[in-house]
Amino acid sequence: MTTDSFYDRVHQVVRLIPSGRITTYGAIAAYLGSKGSSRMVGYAMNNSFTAIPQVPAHRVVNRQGLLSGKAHFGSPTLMQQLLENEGIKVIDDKVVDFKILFWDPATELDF
DNA sequence: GAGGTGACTGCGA
DNA sequence: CTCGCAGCCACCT
Repeated sequence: MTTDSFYDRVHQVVRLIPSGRITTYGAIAAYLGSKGSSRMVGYAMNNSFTAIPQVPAHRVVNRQGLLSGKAHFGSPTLMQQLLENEGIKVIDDKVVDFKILFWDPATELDF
């Protein structure tokens, strides 16, 4: 099953992100219990494309609301396209009203 | 078994 | 204000 991996933990949390919302690596890391392991979240995303079902990684941005992972999509603009498709406005590779669209698993899931 | 990597974050100068 | 450095932890070779 291999679902015991830290990867799948992140994948599942990201999949729980509602459409039109976004979250941060630190929020996911903190939700998993390790706030300092924000890098692990990004590292997990590296497998997100191979994960099934695929993970809406475009809904995950850095602490600044910047599309830090856009470079890992098929195209550097693909991530922005997907976000705009969700109704999220992106300017200069940055999410508008990021703090308003911010979806914190630790708060929304209230765990 | 050990080393290197990484889609981040926070703090210091 | 902008730039740089160190910490963090799991996965991969």
